[in-house]
Amino acid sequence: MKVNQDIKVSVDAVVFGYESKNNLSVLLIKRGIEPFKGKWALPGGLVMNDESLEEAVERELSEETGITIDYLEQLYTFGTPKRDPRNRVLSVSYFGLVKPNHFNIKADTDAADVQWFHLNEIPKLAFDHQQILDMAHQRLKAKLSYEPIGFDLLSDEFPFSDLENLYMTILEKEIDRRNFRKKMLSFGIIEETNKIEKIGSGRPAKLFKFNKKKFKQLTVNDFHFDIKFV
Amino acid sequence: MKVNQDIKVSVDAVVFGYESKNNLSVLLIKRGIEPFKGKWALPGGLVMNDESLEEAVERELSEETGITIDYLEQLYTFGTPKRDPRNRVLSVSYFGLVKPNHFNIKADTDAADVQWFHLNEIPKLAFDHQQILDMAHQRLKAKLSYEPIGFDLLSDEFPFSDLENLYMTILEKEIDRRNFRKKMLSFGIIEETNKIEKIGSGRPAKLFKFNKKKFKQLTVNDFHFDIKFV
DNA sequence: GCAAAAGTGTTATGAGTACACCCATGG
DNA sequence: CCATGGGTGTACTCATAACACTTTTGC
Repeated sequence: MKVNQDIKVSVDAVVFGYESKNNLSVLLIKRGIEPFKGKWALPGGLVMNDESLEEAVERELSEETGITIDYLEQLYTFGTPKRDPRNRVLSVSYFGLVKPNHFNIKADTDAADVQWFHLNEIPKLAFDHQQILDMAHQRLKAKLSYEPIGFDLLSDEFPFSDLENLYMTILEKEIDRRNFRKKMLSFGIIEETNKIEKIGSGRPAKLFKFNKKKFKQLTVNDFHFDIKFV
Repeated sequence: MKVNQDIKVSVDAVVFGYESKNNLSVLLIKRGIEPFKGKWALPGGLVMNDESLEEAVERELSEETGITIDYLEQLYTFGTPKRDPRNRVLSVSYFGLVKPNHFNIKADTDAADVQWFHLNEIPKLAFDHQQILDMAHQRLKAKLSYEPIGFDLLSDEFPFSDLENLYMTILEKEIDRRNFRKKMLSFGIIEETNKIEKIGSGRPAKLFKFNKKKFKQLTVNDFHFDIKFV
């Protein structure tokens, strides 16, 4: 067995945030060193010897952006020999979501170096990061329909219209409000709070809450979250 | 940036084969070296400097087992610092399927060192390989319902009953033959050949063929393979 | 003619879909 | 009283689910 292997291991994160209708964004950093110095890239970096991959992602996110992540899962591992022009670096990529209240980039960061980019205004990215981003975007679209991850892009309490708009934005489809609400509520994993939000014009909206505990219970008895639309 | 990173990169493959009803098996090798010498493990090994991850998997499978793989996709990357008791070794795991006609282990392999194991007779495995296997098994179950991967576990031409039994075996469920056949045929991705198989007792069966080309065409026009049962 | 597996059609039920009007608030 | 967004019910359509008898072959 050969042991003269020379491959470094890094982690990269595609972190999505949702601000409002048609406003889905991704967190990017501007690279301060070569290669691709000055180019935008996904937050990430080399894994340290004694930390797990998840710890590495969280550390890098915290160091580079100060963001607190609400949902994190492994996405894919990119390992083509030439993906880094200098040394061989393997990237274990992660897929993350943040709620609006965790949207803020840490204060001591140079604002010019960390930014949220609207998903259809992504600059040319370093390495194969565009490919990673594309895969994450696909995953987000696919997963929204069969796992309740949308709630990790909304505040803990939200009006139903936010949820509708989130689905329409990510799936890039019009969805019938009445059917959406009926089906979503039929799962029994969303609770009505007794709060009411009155912002802007129009009738104030009741606030709802995702009941994660209830969802986990149901999952045990082979319940499957599944919300698809034509 | 730290560059004194000391992590090796390996690939491991969970390869499934289907022989007959209730007979789903996994390919394992007996380790010839420490750690875990003499224990059964997933085929795999260190990635070489100039090969891609997929190339590494195929090379290892070919070297260790001589098997030709019919379907291969990345599964998950396991990177806990202590998963290898000696050095830190990251494992990019793959999920593979082989058709019955590619089932044979190569001749010059010591038969005692490479074996197909029935899925519920798996011995205690080296490293965290049981965990990897469990994840692959889950993936197989899940994917069978929304992608036509079952065909990569059957011969190119097969009687419909084989397909039914494959689904029942993997999903561990009884399925109504009439409804299954109706739905499966309704996709229009399975062709009738004019061959007939007459083995064993009972009425001989028509042989069918998966039309991959047709499937790929349909996929473009947002067709989704989806076959679920209660 | 009997055993074994293949082949096939109909009905009932429930989920998905399409669709439009009233309500509460602020200005 | 008007503009704005929130909240709600019904009827139709189509896919799924349940269900049993006939056909072909070997022995």
